[in-house]
Amino acid sequence: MASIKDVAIAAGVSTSTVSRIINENPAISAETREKVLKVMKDLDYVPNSMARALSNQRAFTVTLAINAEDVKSFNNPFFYEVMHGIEKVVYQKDLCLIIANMQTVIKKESILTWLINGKRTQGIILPSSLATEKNIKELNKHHFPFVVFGEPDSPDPLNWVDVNNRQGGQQAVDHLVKQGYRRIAFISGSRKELFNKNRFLGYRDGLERNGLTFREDFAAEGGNTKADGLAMMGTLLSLDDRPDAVICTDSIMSLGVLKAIQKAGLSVPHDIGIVSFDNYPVADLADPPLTTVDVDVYELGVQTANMLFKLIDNPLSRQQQTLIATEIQAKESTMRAK
Amino acid sequence: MASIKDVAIAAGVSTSTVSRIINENPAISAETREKVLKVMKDLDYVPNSMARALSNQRAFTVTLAINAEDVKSFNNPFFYEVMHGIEKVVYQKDLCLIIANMQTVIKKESILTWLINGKRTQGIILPSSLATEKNIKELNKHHFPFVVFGEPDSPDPLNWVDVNNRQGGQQAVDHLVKQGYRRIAFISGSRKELFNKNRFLGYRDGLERNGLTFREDFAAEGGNTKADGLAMMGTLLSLDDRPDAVICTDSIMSLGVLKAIQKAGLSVPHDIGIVSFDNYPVADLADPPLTTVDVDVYELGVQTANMLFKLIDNPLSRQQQTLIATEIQAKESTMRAK
DNA sequence: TTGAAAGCGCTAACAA
DNA sequence: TTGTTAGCGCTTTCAA
Repeated sequence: MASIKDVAIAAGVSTSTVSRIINENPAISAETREKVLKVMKDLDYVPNSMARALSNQRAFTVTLAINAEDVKSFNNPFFYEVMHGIEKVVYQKDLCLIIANMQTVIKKESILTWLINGKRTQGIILPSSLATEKNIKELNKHHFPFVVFGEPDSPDPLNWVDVNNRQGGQQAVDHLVKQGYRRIAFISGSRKELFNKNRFLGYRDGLERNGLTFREDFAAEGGNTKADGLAMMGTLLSLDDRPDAVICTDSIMSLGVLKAIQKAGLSVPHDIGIVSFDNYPVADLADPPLTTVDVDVYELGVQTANMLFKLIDNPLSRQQQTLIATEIQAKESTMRAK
Repeated sequence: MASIKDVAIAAGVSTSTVSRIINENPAISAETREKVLKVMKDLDYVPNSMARALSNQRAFTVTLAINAEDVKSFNNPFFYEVMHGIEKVVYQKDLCLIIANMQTVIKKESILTWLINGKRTQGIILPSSLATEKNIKELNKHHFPFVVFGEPDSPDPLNWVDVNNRQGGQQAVDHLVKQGYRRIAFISGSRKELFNKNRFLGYRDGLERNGLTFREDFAAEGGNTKADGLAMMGTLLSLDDRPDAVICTDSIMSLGVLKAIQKAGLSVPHDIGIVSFDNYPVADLADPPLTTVDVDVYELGVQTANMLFKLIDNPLSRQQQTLIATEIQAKESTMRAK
């Protein structure tokens, strides 16, 4: 395995010259560069990342924090799409991406301490579920660069990127109105969760914008299973003046919603329209396929990683937030013959 | 940020003594150890991983290779469960887990070369889809430790861990027979895929073991979408002597199978029983919920990582293969009133 | 435009 | 049981 010294000797130059070429230092004559590059290729030389890291005092890695126990985040297909986006950007910059489970404890220390103090990584990306006061405090204590994906529910201003859930809620209403629905209900998980709250706010924005009146009893909240969706929709259907459309913030719950409607002998989309959030994994598989508010989660990852690198390059830059646009994917569940 | 030198000075010992304590070298008196450990704690000392890596000539990381473009593997919930298992073991050993997309090219080199020659990682875990001749060749060229998860379709003997798909196929038949089904069909993706082939072989084993005769026309092959399942089951239903049960190797296809049966006015599980492979993401959400051949994918990750560490510790050890048992999760789709 | 040499923080062979 | 010292392979300052 060739080292920088071998290259230097073989090329008849000093190691500093080789180093400058590795680092694309412009103060090198074209001919020297050519000569050395050729030797590097001949010797199959690749700089030793450990030595580089030590000398540079940076590990050339960034870390994606996960909470492996948390089914809602880790065991979620979106998560991996985000990871894919992050990974793309990280390797473009010639760094490695480390995955670290925040549950892990190493030698009685939090993995955060271990990574930061051990100089294993230059920056950290956290899902909002991990943007806890404790973690934030620890990161700030070390003035360590980090970015959150998903809007964090934190009193401190943070750097984060999220999809525009509020816009998504509004688009859902707009779409339904355009399809001729007027009595639009809303089913979500707990609105204490920020993304549910934002989707809800967007729903209300949408109603207002379309001259429709918001009704408390049309906005159901809580739950995340198919059974929950079934029950919640059941309640809505039992109203005297039942809704003619429903927006559901969870694709799994949506299946329950759909079932409740069909069980009641009503037809989707004719009697009732459904818009679900989050296309994957099941909206397409439902019968009929569900119209969704879809989201570019890959882009979420890309932008998160970019924000982190900006922060690493310029630690004093201002706090930043980015929202990524959502988009309606119209399918059968709202294709009402007008 | 305290270094080993700071600790040494503060404790009135040499750096080698501190180093020995870090590395739990037994040749240190108890009192010295106590003294130094206390100083380490006081100074908040954590060994610099980059320096350690350089000095030890190992990066203290292992890599999980992914193919981010390959929806079938990367964008698959199982994958992340496997990752979780791997991650657990890796951090127990105080190493980091790197994620590397094999699609990535860095400075015109394959990421494999970049990782290996750059000494960024000590070992690699590959999904079987990435155990290509090219990758294997490159890894072997460097005598680099690697383990595959999922049985690879490779002429070379490799170290791998997989779930016991063949056993799963057999269990599916056993279960159906126990529920009183006799005319058992089999629907899978292409049997050129090893896992489908193994499930198929298990199916045949199961038939034989239960004294049933294998019929070509009961074994459909190819496809992976809901629509494929619908079509393939349609064909089976049109047979004069249609099956009274079906094993489907893909949970998404299973939804199509279910739909075909219901469309034909037949009932599940009364007229026809269904066993699907792979519980997540949809088998539970189907109506009725599907009996599945379920698999401990977390364990798959754990065992894969363990195998890798064995290999790293002992590079000359024999090739090894491990199969993890499968298990029937009985649900409504096979609960036939006998 | 290039080279000599010190240093990044740790480990380990050797000596005591 | 502990200390001295020479690296590990790279970067970078300073001098030429």
